[in-house]
Amino acid sequence: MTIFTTFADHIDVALNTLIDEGLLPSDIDRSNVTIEPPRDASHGDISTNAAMVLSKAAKKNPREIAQALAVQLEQIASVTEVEIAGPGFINMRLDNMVWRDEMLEIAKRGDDYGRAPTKTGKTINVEYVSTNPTGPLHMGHCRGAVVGDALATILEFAGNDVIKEYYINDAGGQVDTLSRSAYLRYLEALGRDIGEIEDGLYPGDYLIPVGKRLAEKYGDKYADAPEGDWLVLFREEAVDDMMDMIRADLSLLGIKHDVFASEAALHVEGKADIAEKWLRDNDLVYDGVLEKPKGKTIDDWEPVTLPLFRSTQFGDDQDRPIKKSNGQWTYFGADLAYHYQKSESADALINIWGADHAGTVKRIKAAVSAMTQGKTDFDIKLVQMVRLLRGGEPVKMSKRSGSFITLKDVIDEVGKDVVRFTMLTRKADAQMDFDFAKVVEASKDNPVFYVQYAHARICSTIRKALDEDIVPSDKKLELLEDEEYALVKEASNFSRLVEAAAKTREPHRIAFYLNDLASALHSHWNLGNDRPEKRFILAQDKDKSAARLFMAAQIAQVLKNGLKLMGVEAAEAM
RNA sequence: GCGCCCAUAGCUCAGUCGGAUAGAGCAUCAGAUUCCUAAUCUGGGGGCCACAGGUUCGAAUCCUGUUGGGCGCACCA
Repeated sequence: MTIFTTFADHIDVALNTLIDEGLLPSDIDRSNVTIEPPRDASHGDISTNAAMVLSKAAKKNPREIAQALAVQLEQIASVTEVEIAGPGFINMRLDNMVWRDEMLEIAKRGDDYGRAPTKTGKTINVEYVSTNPTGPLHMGHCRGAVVGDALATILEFAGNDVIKEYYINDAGGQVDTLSRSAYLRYLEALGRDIGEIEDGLYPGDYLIPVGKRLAEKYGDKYADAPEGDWLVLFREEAVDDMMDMIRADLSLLGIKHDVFASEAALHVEGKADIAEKWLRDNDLVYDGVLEKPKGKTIDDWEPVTLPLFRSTQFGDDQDRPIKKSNGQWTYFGADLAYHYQKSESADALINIWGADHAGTVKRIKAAVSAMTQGKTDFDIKLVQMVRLLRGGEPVKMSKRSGSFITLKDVIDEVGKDVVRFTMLTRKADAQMDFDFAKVVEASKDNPVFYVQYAHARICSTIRKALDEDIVPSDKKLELLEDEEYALVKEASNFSRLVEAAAKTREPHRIAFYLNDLASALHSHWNLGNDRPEKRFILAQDKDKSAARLFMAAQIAQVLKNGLKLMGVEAAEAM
């Protein structure tokens, strides 16, 4: 129960009274009524637009409704003042008792403060990262990984059961390439001269240990064997090694998936065939000829009959093949089966995709909607590219030489917390720059340190106070003053923010909120420069000091809980 | 040519289900350290919310069109 939900109830009761009195029709739609803190704190503590939203249906002047509502709201014990403003806003000021109770609530619930009080009963599957198992994670994968992970954490905190899933594309042509690349390193480990690595194979050094391991395990058994003897075996071996490497990279970011789903396993289990049959039975797949691609000229293009999904029915610009002419499944075909599988164990699916996959969103949404008869809530969050800079200059990455910037390199250089926080300081669908030079700087340019510093500042103050025999205490909270209540009010917004971030699926909101809360703390702190009586530690008034420190401890708790949602450490000292 | 995303201060970006005088950081200018961590704070200047219509009590926010930018458009993944 947050302050805002409490007041939603109060307003419901007040509206019921107005209906009884005949001032409002009984069937009014309350869905647009909001209860929120006014943007400008001078307007009060809590505000509702009820009168304005309901005026049309009631055929009454909004101020008239506001007047009647105000009379009801004035009777609530915790409300000290009701004011009608502007076109019909109702602003209320609350007794400080409300904020003292909120502090006690924070203290009581601790790490769970802000967590939804009741479960939604929904299971949400968040699929993220899902990079091809052909090499280490590089920076291009990083943002989606962080956004997906933070989103999963937030959704869980907001009362949902969450499955964190990784889809392993271990069935397409790219893993055959991996197998051949690993084979080459295997020959190399056996002492053969492999010369230059040919174009089209993966040249990266990370396959050298894979080759060594294969050489140790199998000796020269496959050294002169035809490809058919080793391709599948080496593919499985190499994919396993790659996934171990990817899991290790992810753990550097603090990311741990619950489920690793294999595309190859889907095919073995015949899931794609089942999906195809279902789609054919429902006339969503038919045998047809692809149109010639537009906007691009392809030399060896020729018409072929393929099983096509009727994605044009759902707004796509052409029907899409689910199988290739060689009989293998296309990525899209397998994806249909995969999403159907996911929908069987979740009420909602969220995919975190790179923006370069934007073109395929429509068709997969259409397909999932058809296959689940619209019962599964399916959302795809597109994450825009990150441009790597160093001192304003783009960092060069060459795929050809295999010398891309790996995630591990970046974390080694700037640390997990900086990477995670920075990736969450922008809406996912906005492009962003990531500048090494700025991001390592422990300063105002960097919101991570700003927020962590606020937390550390409180921790160190409490440590210092304990040295002086002042112990944070809730015994005399009534000694707190306006500036301190203002901080508590800001902290009380945390649950609303969590709700909003979960609902809109926008983790960046937490980052901005924490920045605001940290700013309020720093600002309050500096009051003590000019006005020593505003400091937290007051040797001459231990009761007041104890109350202030208790308040500060609750601010720290909220900062900590917010940082945890982002996967960032709440430092106790800096 | 088509689809998706975006357009807010000099720069990078927030902006709650449509709500009150559109905010923050950087940059810039002027200040604050005998003081619980200055990794901080206070104040000033800086806006046609791309443009034009529409919806309504009210639009940066919703709808339509225009302009500008990014991404994508193979049976690849």
